[in-house]
Amino acid sequence: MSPSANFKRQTVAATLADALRERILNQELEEGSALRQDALASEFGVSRIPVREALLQLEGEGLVVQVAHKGYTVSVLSCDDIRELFDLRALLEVDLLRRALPRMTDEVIAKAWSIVETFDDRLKHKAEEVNWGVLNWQLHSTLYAPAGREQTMRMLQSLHRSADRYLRMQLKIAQRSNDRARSEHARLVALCEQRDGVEATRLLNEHILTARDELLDFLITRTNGSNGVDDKSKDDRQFR
Amino acid sequence: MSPSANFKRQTVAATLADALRERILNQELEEGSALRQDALASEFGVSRIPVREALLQLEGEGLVVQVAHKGYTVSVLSCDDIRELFDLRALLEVDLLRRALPRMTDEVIAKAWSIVETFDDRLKHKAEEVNWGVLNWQLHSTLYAPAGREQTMRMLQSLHRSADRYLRMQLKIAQRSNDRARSEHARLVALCEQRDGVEATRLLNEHILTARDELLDFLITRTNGSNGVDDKSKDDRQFR
DNA sequence: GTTTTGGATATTGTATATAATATACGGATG
DNA sequence: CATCCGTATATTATATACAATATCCAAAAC
Repeated sequence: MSPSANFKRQTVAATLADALRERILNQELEEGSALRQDALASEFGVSRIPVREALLQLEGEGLVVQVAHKGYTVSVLSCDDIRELFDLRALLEVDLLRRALPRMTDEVIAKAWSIVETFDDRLKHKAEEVNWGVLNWQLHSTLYAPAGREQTMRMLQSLHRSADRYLRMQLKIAQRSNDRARSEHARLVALCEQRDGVEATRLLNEHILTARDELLDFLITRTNGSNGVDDKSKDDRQFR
Repeated sequence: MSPSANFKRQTVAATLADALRERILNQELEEGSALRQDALASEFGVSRIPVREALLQLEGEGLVVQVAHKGYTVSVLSCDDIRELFDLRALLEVDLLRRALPRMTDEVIAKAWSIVETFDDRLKHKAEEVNWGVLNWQLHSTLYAPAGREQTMRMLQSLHRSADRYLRMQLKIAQRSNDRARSEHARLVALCEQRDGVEATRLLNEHILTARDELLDFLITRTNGSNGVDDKSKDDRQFR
C-alpha cells in the first residue's frame, strides 16, 4: 500500500456532491441561484447523469431544492428556518451529550482538547475560515460519539452543514463570535473532563442558542442594510 | 378542472420512489435484500436511470443503503437503531407539541378528533393495516403543524416511516398494542383540547416510549424464535 | 393596449449504449 | 491441499441520444 495512493474509490457523483456542497457552503453558489445541469456537467467534464445524482444527494441534505421539470436551486433559509435549525441542534446535541458523558473515556477528552488547540492555532495563524465548520463538527462529534447514536449523528451533521453556510458569513466579519465560541469550547471540554453533566449540558445549550441569536442579529442587520437572506420576500431570481 | 383529471405531474423517478417505499414498508421487500436496478427497471417497464434516482431518494430517507459499485440494499435496523428511532421521535415530538399547543386552534382539534374517529372506524371494519402508519402520521402531524416547524416535520416524517416498517410487523399480531395506541390518541387529543400542555406532553412521551418497548419486546421474542430483525449478526445474504 | 396563442429555444427527464468495477469460478502453481 | 491469478460473467456507473416539459417572445385577436 503506497501511502500516497489516493485511489478514487469514490464515484464521480459523490465527488461532485462534495464539490458542490463546498461551493454552497462557501457562498460561491448563492442561495436561491439555479443549478444548471448542463453547465455543471461541461464545467466538470462529465455527463449530466452524475450531476443529477449529486444534486439528488444534496437535496437529501437540504442544501438544494428541486422543482420537477424546472430544476434545482440552492435552498434558501428564512430567519425562522435558521432559528429552527439551531433550536433543533440544541435539542439533539444536549440529548447526545447527556448520553455520551457516562461513557466518555479519557481518550475522547484528549482528542477533544487537541481539537480545541487546533482552533487556537488556526486563530493565531490567521488561517482562512474555510474549515471552521469542519473543525467545529469534529469537536462536537467527538464529544457525542460515545453516545453510539449513528442515526442522530447523521441528521445532526446535515444540520451542522446547513448552519455552517450562514455561520461562515458571520465569521468573516464578527471576530467576537469566534472568540466566544472558542472559549466556550474550552469550558465545555473542561466540564466534560470533570464529568459534570448538568453544567456541561447547560453550557452546550447556551453555546448553541447564543450562536443562534448572534447569527440572527447579524443576518437581520445585514438584511436591513440591503442584500442577504431573503426575509420572506419571494424573489423570482432563482430561474433565469 | 375536471375532477377526475389525474395529471401525472410527477416524474417517473418519484413514482418509483413511492412504489418502492411502499414495498419496503409492507415487507414485500425484506430488510437486507438487494435491489437490482435491472430487475426493477424491467419490472416497471422503465430504464435504469429513474430507478437509480428513486433509490437515491430512498437512501436520503434511510430506507435503503448504498455501497458504491455494489448496489443498494433495504436498510437493516438493529434493535439499538430502533430504540434510537423511537427515542428521537419522543424528543422531537414532545418539543413540537409543546410549541404547537399555544397556537392550536379549534379547527386543528376538530381535525384531530376526526382522525381519531377514522382509527375507530378502521378497527370496526377490520380494514387492512396498510394505512395505519399513514393515519398515525396524519394525526401526529396535525397536532404538530401549528408549531410551524417545517424542517423538523420533514425529519420526523422520515423517522415515522422507518418506524412504520417495524410497527406493521407488530400490528399484524398484537391487537393489544393497537387498542392501547388508539385510547392514548383519544386521551392525547382531549388533553390538547383542554390546553393541558404538561399532561399532554407527558402522555405523548409515554405513548412513544411505550410503543418503543412493546415493539422491542415483540422483535426480541420473534428473533429468539428464529427469523427476524438481524440482531447484530452480520449476515451476508444481501448480495447474491 | 391588453390578452392570448403559437412556435422557437432552453432545460429537464428518460432511454439506450458503453465503460468500469466487482464477483465467481477454474486452472496453474507451490 | 491451499493459494494465487486470470478470465468470464454480472452489475453498477457514466456517456450519449432522444423525448417531454417549461420558458420566452412575437404576432394575432379582442
